[in-house]
Amino acid sequence: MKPSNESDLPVAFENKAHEAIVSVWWTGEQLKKLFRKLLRSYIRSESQFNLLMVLKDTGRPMTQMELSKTLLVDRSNITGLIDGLQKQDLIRRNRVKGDRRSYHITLTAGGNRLTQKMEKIYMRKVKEITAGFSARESADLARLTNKLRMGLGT
Amino acid sequence: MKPSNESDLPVAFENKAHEAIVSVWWTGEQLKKLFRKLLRSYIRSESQFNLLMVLKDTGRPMTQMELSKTLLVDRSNITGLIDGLQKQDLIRRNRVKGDRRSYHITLTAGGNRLTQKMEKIYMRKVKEITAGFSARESADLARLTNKLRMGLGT
DNA sequence: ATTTTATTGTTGACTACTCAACATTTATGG
DNA sequence: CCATAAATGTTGAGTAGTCAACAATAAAAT
Repeated sequence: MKPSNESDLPVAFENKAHEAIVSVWWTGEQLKKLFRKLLRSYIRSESQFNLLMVLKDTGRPMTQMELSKTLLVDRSNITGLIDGLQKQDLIRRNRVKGDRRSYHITLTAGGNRLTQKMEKIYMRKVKEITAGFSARESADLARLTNKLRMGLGT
Repeated sequence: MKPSNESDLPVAFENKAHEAIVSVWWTGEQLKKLFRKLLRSYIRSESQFNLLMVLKDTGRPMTQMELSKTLLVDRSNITGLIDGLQKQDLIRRNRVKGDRRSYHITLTAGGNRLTQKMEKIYMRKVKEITAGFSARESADLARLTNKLRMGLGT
């Protein structure tokens, strides 16, 4: 009855390609957990953090539809995320000139401040967990996961 | 306003290690979506599928605590998952001789049948999406994601 | 043996996410 | 111009997941 370890995969594999798939998925889950915990005292969820980061990196107002397409989540989900962030005064909804269906979402000053603070903490952790990776390994990992993702569309 | 593509990452990167991290996380999300859709007509969620697979691969009754540790989710979550699977008659809860706190969870005959059927469909898809991967690439991807996961515990 | 601590499972309050249905508004085709 | 189609955001029901608090039970400490 060996105790499960966070690093172990939940089952054994006969096939390397299958192991790779499960390992990617599993690692993604672990990353999500790690960053949720890391930022928990600043923000309610990793998803809220992601949305703020996208808004900051994009550097211009985005509609909910754009956020939905960028983050690859259903637009109904964005509604709730935005509602929550608005209640915390981190973003603002502004009507779009010329399209009364849409809103332009922008960071508030406070939202911008918080996002920058969290980004520092986040980047520190990224450096920490990739400290053991050579440039070659990082490039390989990025390349292989990108390739895998490309093949998912079919 | 280029339309987002499922393969694109949501932001640009200055740093390969960072790109690798985001790419792993993002690919995990896409995998989850893909398999949810693939199995949707058979089962309510990828999580229910995972639980059934773990039960099948383990090949003996497991307590909810064991499932929680194997799947790395909170035990409170297992309660709900098991409740749902039980309502569908896919698993059974049996009291454990000698420990009145626990249940032994086992697949029903129907649960076993369904799991095997889903596994076939799942494995076909795994083969399909890794068709473009050489043995070397699969091994590298498995190795690098395993390595990344190892470094997450700190 | 009794007290204290740990384990197991459950519940309730939050959060994310999907999907289908809907209203409003904009774009398109006759 | 008008009728139909598409786009945008919202709502409600269903799913997963976390966390904290709780009850029951088992294990450990004294």
